[in-house]
Amino acid sequence: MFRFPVSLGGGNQKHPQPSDEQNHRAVVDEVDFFRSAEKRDRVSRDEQNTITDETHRVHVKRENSRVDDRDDRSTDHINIGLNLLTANTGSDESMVDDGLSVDMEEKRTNCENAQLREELKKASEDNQRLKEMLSQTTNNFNSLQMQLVAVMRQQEDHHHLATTENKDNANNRHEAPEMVPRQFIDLAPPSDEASSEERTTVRSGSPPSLLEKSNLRQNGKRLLVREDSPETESNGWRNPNKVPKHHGSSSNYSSNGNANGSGNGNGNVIEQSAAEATMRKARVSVRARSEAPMLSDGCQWRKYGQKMAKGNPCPRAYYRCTMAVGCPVRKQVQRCAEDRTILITTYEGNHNHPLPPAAMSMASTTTAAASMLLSGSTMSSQDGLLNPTNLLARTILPCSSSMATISASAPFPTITLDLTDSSNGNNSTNNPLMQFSQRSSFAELNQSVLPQMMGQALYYNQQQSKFSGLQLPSQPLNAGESISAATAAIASNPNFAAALAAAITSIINGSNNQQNGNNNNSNVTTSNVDNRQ
DNA sequence: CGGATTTGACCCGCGC
DNA sequence: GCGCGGGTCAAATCCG
Repeated sequence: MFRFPVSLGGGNQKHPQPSDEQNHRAVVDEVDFFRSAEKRDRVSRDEQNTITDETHRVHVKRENSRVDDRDDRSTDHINIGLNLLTANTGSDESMVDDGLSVDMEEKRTNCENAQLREELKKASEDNQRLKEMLSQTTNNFNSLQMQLVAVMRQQEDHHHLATTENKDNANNRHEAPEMVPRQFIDLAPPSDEASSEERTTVRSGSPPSLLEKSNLRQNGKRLLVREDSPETESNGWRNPNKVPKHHGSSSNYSSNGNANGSGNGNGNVIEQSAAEATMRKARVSVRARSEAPMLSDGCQWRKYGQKMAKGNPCPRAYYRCTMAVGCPVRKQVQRCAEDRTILITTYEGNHNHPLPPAAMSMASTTTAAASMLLSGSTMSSQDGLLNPTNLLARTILPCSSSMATISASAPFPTITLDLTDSSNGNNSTNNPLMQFSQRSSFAELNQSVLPQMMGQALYYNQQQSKFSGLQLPSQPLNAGESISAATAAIASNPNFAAALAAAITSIINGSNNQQNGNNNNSNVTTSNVDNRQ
């Protein structure tokens, strides 16, 4: 089904598939073929050894005669023929031959060829299977990683909540505003229902998408509606059909709960809305300066709509991931109303298929960010408040105040990565990002690597926020954790974060014909406010 | 000719 | 209930 070249190697992401894939395949085939050919030769030789000299004679004769009279099959037998000839060069008895022998030989050869083809075919299939397994495994690993973090965070939150409540027991903390944010975050908390997509993903080893689906169903309608359509279908692997998303899903779920506004009991209106908000799909928005119409993130996108958004003269374009048939990932691209050089790309959903290296970055980034967002890293933030406690933000933007804005009214929880040079500065020397990139040539890192790093950075920020105070490097960790710890340590380094942001920006600029690549400040803003401009 | 894009219509949620 | 806005669909169109 899904075929990704093993190595897209950083090639330009634009349209990696076709050519790369073909190339890749071609290579594989060739390799296999020759191996098979060798093998075939060996087999032939072995067989020949076990065969009587007569047979050899026949072979020789056959080849000779073929050389003289026939050439139509020569290509098929060229290797074998050579070997045989070589083997039989010493023989001078081949002169005697009859048509019968020739026929037999021909049959035998055909038989061999058939067998070899069979083997080749099998080998190819095995290769393909292994490749798929590998990609699948990698994918699962990544998603599981995310899930683990989400779950741990969730547990942590619960624990923290419990302790907090104990402390504040006397206090009527229930009314505290914090509750809203927390609810918003944990929301689905009834932990079992994994409010966030990520959690869903965790549940089953199955691909994220599938997981998400289940999630969606359990969750509220709206998610259901949007997510559902894609994912549910995908589950069945969505026939490209257009299952009337709105209709179908809405009908299915609307009944359940019409949730939103209308119906839920009065008492829990706030909780309900918070839950719903959480349930809605998290979005990751990336703001970057780019003249290009779209950031090249390594994925293949198909535009399925365009709309004029209110308050913004620039149209908003809607894209859908086309790397796999049922991939639920979508993105919106729009230019900032205030500054049209800023391109705002909003990602939604998780890929349900293997990704080429170039695409892994953004995918992991968005996944991690979304995970963080949904799992509550933003919990401390309150509506409309700036939240410097957001580790992600701090990591990405060590030198500037990070802003975390949450609005319960927003339809989707959104985390925004601001890679624009919003503030001070053309003075690159004063800009840590530039300093670092200049010193370490970090910006030269492969484009496919940067995104991954970014994803890692986000991921570990998440982890750190979860385990604040944890001295990762010193903790006894298992192999996987060690890596994580190391990564976390790196990610927590301001220079790393700066370099990361610079690298990302450089990528963006790269796709943008290297437009102004100067000073860039990255901001991370979390909000559930749709980034409508 | 097939795939991608465009674009008007439609659906849905939400606020009034 | 109505209108608005966001998001998606799908026929028409474009493009390689």
